[in-house]
Amino acid sequence: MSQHRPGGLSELPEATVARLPEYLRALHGLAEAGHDTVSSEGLATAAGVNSAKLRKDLSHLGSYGTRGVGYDVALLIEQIEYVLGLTQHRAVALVGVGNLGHALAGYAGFATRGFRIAALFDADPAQIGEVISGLTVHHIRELPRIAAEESISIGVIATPAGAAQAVADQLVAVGVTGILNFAPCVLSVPEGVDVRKVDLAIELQILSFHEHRKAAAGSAGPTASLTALPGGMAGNGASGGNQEAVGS
Amino acid sequence: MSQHRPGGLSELPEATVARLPEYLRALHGLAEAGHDTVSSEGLATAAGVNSAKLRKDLSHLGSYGTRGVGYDVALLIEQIEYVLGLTQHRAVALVGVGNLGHALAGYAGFATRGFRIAALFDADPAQIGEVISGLTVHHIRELPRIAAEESISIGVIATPAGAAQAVADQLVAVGVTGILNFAPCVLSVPEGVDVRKVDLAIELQILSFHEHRKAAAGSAGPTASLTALPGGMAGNGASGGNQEAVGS
DNA sequence: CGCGATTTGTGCACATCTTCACAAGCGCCT
DNA sequence: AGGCGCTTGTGAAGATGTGCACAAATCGCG
Repeated sequence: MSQHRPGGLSELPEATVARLPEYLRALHGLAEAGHDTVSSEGLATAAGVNSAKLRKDLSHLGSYGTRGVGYDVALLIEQIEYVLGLTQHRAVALVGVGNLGHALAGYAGFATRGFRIAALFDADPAQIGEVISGLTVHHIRELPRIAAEESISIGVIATPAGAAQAVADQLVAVGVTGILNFAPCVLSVPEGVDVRKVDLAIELQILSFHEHRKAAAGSAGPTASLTALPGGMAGNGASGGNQEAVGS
Repeated sequence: MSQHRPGGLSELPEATVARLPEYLRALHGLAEAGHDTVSSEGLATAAGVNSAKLRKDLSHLGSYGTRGVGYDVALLIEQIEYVLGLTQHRAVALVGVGNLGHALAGYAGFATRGFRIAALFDADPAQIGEVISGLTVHHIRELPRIAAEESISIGVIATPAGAAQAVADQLVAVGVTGILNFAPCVLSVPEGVDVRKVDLAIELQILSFHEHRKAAAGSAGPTASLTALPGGMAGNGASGGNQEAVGS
């Protein structure tokens, strides 16, 4: 009797949205393994989360589980794919075909999840015309024309930091409202445009912090050469990461 | 009078830790631009966050700001680098030199932030011996020997999902306690080992959700072909992303 | 048909994170 | 020296996220 208005996309907690793709991946795995239904416990384990959290997440989308049985795998896949907007396949523009751009262009994981890289762009004349994974690299100048042909809603920026803002501006200008930014810099975009950032070096630095913390907790004498830092630390061995171990 | 025990690495909020690398990048930029000091407002803008949040974050490390003036850029860089454990340069093992592994091996951003890729590994005999960005690809079998020579504390997994768990086990076996996982799967590791996951497809799916949400909020008639979903949506145009526009 | 085993969905308490608003501290100018 | 303007550091309130524990619902079986 809650009448929770499932399908109200605006009221999904951001944290839940961030986990849905993970559930989706786990569900595809279970489907391939021949499971028709799965319990919250089983799916939670496969996705690496707590079962209570999973149930709460699914309940937000007006869930389709059956008490005493579990969730229908195929139905749940449909539901999540609908909510994530994966039922209409999205065209992606990838700008910057350097080291990382090459890898992204060839990354199979995009296609298998409903994303189609519609075009590659770069500003370096030496790269123009090159064919990567079956796609030709166009000059960024051609973005407006190609964006009009294909219906591009998402842009991926894999350029050096110095070029990223200009690229973002051009993407926004042709109507892109979602940007995935691999360049290590802050992008300024108009309201209504979403930017997600992935910085590989940042992830390593976070790991480094935890290494440092663990080392400091273990041996009471910091051998680091830095000066100031008063070294009073609690010998607390908490694990702390953002992802926990999961028993298979 | 708070005697907050700065330097107590264990009591830094995780959310703060995740932002420190971003501050660090912004600070390096400011230092190069010739700034000796910076206000919380200025640094916050450069890092793409709220100034109050930034001040609270910095206060957690027993901050070194001066009221009425701001923060000493060089000192703050030293502080953050110390806390993140970047003062001792860390050796990283990269496993999997496929598409993505190649890109990571050549990514300049690692070296510039104190990380050294100490060795490349793969299981594919065809790849062994290849030289990528000055590093030779070794067979994963040699991991124990090389890990003993270099002092490797962090492992990066860029293999297909099927191989990732086995690689993780081997990394853990040679004493690695921090893992950055690019494979789209959940890793099971013993307590005390930190795993961070980066899944490029997940980021796109989150963007896709926001695209879907924005589209649904705009036009009241969902053209999607999926059946069930009751379509009562609130016409709320909130922006919602995880990163906001920043006026330069 | 009724009962017990099982599993979902959720109210509630707790933890963490964010934001506001302002007192305390600092430097500069007179 | 004293006052003024600026900026930090932080208490408190609000928002968001998490996890427990249990009632409600469903299935299978006797």
